[in-house]
Amino acid sequence: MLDPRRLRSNLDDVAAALRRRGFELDTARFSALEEKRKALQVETQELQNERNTRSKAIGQAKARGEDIEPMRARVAEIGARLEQVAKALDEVQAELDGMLLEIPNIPHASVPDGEGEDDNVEVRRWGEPPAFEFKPLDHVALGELHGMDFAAASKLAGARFVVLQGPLARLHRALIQFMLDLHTQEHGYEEVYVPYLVNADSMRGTGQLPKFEQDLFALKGEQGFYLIPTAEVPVTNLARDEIIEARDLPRRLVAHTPCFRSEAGSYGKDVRGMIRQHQFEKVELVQLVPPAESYQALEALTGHAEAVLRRLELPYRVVTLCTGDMGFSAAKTYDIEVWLPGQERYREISSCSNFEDFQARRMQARWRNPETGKPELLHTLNGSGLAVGRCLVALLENCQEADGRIRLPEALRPYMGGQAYLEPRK
RNA sequence: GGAGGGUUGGCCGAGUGGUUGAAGGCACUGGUCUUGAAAACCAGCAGGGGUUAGCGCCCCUCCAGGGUUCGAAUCCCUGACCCUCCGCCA
Repeated sequence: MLDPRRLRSNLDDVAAALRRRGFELDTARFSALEEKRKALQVETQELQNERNTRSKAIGQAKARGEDIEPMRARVAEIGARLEQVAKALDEVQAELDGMLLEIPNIPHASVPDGEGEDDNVEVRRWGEPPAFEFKPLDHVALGELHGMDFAAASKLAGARFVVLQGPLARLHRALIQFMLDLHTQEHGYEEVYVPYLVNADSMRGTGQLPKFEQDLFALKGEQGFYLIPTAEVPVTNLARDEIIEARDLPRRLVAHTPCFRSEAGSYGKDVRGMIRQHQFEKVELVQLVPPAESYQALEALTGHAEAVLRRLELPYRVVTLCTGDMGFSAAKTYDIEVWLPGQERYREISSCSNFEDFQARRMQARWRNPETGKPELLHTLNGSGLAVGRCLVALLENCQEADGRIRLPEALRPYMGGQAYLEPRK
């Protein structure tokens, strides 16, 4: 959520900034609502003031043993009027809040203008796409050799699921352990275990609700649970309604969770293989930092995600998302894209974003600024470190040998019982 | 699933209808004292919002939402969450 005060005082500037990312702010509607709100709020507060003052006087009169009946009648009148005005104010405020919740974040000045994926700007590359002396297979064909079973998954659940068998399932698990160990032991993150079902408040806090409900899986029943689409939701919401002391910052948290996404609106995209699933595993990095440090933290966090690919010896590039391709809540995002020989292109494997105070304002996540002594909004960041399924895909495709074996990078071998290769099952 | 207890400021904790936005303690900040630190003492210290050039003034908030009342942290109803005991259970 953007700062309502900023909207009030700089409406045109905000509208111009939002236009960069293709969002047209209805300034006329906002101004009209805001004007109504102001008038109603002032009137409400004046009436409340009068009621309070007179009620106090009644208390004092009563203590002196005076007759209070006439005074009571006057205050009752005020109360009746107050009720009407307050109701009108509530309605306007609700409409205004609804509008604010659907306005996306303002892109940082360093974010390039653009309309979509094609306008993203490459920042750097690492590693060389492997040169094969044979025709490399894609992960679906390789998966067939190693125990990746889409038919079984479709029987159990449907499309966009996978079953992994034997050593491949172990490799999948090994990747998770490796990533968690790297981030906790070398990058200073604290590992957390969190619920995979969350309430609507949490979804609102990070920005999935109210606008993107169709992307989520919601559970039947009265509890109002949603399946998390990413660990970002439970982990970032740890800070919701909290005031964190400056000495406890920055907070660096890492969690491994399954992620559940309905993928509504992506019909026909990536239907083959395990690139786009309803259920996948992810290791997520989250940082809570003082505002002055957030862009520095974004660079560091992106580096932590990159480190995973370097250790796994997988070639990748980093791109800055353009204004038109960024997510709703982000002020700036780097995508890390890994090379996939099966597709002969780089594909997203991590998305690292600084949300500035956009999420923090929604969830009232604050810190105590020692310079002012006051609670102020934090900046929140997160990034995949990494998406496990896609990492498995990249590993299969990049590390394949002519005979269908998969050469395991050194970093993973301790997690695979010392094996250097994954042998085909058939 | 059954029965009971609870939810107050950053934390702990008093407070059952009227200057209580809330005693006291801890933590924190500033000061006195000290070579320095600690201790002791003094002072300050909730959050959100409106309005104002500013000083300030005002409003809201004691889990949430309703209700009673001139007036609610305090009374009533509903809900959420936490705790204890019983049952069940990985």
